[in-house]
Amino acid sequence: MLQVPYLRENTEKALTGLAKRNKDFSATVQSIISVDESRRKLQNELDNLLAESNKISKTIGDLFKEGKREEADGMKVRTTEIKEECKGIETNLSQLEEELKQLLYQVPNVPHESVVFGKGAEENEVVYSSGDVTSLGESKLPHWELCEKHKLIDFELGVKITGAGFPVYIGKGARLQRALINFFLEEAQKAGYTEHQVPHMVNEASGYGTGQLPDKEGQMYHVGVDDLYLIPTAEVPLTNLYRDVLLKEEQLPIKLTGYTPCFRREAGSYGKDVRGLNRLHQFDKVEIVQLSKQEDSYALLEDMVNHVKGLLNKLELPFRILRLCGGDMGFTSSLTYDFEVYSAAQERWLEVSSTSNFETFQANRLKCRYKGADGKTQLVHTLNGSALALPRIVAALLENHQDENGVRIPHALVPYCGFERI
RNA sequence: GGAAAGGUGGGUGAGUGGCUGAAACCAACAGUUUGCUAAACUGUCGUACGGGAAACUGUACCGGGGGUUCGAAUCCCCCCUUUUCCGCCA
Repeated sequence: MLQVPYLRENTEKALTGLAKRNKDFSATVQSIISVDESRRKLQNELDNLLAESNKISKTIGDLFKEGKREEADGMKVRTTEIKEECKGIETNLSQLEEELKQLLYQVPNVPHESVVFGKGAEENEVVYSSGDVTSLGESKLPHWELCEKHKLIDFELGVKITGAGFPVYIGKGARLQRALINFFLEEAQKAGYTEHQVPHMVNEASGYGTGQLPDKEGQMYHVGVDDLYLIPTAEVPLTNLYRDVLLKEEQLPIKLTGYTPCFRREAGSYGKDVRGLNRLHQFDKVEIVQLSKQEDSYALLEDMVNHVKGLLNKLELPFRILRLCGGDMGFTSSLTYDFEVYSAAQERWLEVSSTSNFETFQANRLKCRYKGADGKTQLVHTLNGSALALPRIVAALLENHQDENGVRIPHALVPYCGFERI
């Protein structure tokens, strides 16, 4: 969430930025500022009362030691009074704090200055594109037909044992998954990211730490008996590794990577968006995460973008990069680049990576800070990106590299697969 | 799942109701001394929120949350967690 002092001191700037999201936040921001002001006033009152009470208590202690019992008892009257007063103030104060928190949860991150105003996905800017998107011949098949033809993925078996959106990968289909995961992890490691194997379930505090809660409550699978959430992305456990941590400047940037399955309820999805591998409840992804000094984060975002570009080039896939407009950006993000690969048989673009800088928005909730050379403590910037999500990569790989004889595996992937063709 | 013992600052660890935001030691940082290194000595050395131009100052925090008390790291209750023992088990 945003920091109140920032909103107080840069109100205009924040509102101008937020307006790019095609929604008016001025009323909420104004409430935040005024609630916070009341909060501070009340806090001050409380502090003064407690200070008085502390002083009296000390005196009472001294009097007891000197044996002046009656005098001490006399002073208890005032502390009792103060206690009553404090109780009232504390109640009001916690109400205000709760109110403030709820208001802050409603305000998304302020978009970066390079982000344009926009109502939705159609206004995203294409900032880069690569590869040949000329369509294939008439015999081209969509990936769900290729999967069936070559017995790579059985969607119906998944329905039987679990439900829609939980495919079963078989034979070369399963090996291709494993190959891609290993390929992505190896590439990440070469780029300086430290591999982590993290839990696939997280507690509530972690959900709040990265902002999935309370914003996307309904999108996560929740295990009621133990009050745990299945992770929707490795971003959650990886970033929360550094919750409540005070770092030294020289530790930054911290570069993490990890493979995990991702679980998403995807409530409200429908139609051709969910066909085949396009949208699943469980899918595999390798994620990259960075924690950085504030002044370095945008350069590091570029590094991450270049890393993902490299992966797609090695997989020989046509792709483009979009800079998301205000209206299409995620709640917690300040700048997001989406990567889309071209699906030759479906003749549409499929999102395979989303790479973002969250600036201090997550770090504020996470309480992840570092001590600079000047001794000042400040929040880190957090960044993350998919590198990469598997299902649509598999879809694009199958569709784009199909020919009369089957499907060709890109050279970079062959050592990981152990086969050249499907 | 049952039982017992723990959880204190970057680390080790003292502290059973007021003199404790917390001893001591280690680490770290700054300085003095010194051919260099080392050693010795001196000083600094938690976080958050608030007030103040600043020096400085108020409050809160000893796993988390409640409670008792004029006053809680210290007493009571609940929860989390660690270790050990038992049970179960890949």
